[in-house]
Amino acid sequence: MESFPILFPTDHFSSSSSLSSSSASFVRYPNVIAAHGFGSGSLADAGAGASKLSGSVHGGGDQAPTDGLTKKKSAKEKKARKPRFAFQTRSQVDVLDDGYRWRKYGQKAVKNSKFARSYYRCTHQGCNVKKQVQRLSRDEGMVVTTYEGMHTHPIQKQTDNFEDILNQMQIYANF
DNA sequence: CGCTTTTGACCTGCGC
DNA sequence: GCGCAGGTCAAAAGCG
Repeated sequence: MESFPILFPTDHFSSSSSLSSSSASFVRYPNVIAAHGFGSGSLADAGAGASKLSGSVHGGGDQAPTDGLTKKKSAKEKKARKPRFAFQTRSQVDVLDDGYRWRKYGQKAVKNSKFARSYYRCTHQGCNVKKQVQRLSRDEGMVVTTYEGMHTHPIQKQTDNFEDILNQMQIYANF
């Protein structure tokens, strides 16, 4: 709760349509086309083709030992609704280097898109920030990055100016 | 040698 | 109650 990597006031929530033609709230950053900030958790829809988004935050890592596997993990994640932020950027690369260290832990094909969504996780110990990157099907040049959680450690890498952008975002997120 | 990526399997939640 | 979609983990391979 000390350092907010990214946060910005929700401009206007648009449904999963006409996202690419929305007016950019951040004129300072031509790269950022649109951004959606939702901290309540109940808000669904990440913006991209997926019109349905399960808001449940289940641990997931609990494999049911049906055949005698002694892998029990009764860790029922408390319903701590983590803040999530999704913003669209125009980039040729899926992964935007924001200065943090990410490790890809999964990849799933999106039904509405012929591209796959990549799931990344912050490798920092104790930092359970997750990030998912999805590419719009209609605009392959558009990348939707959704952040979940907030970093509790400083940036490990100094990027050209992305750090500055993030820093600015923190200022905007001061609420 | 260590870390990251990759792919398949599996679980959970929701809809019908 | 079953099926679908989404999300996560685990093991192995590749690369620096």
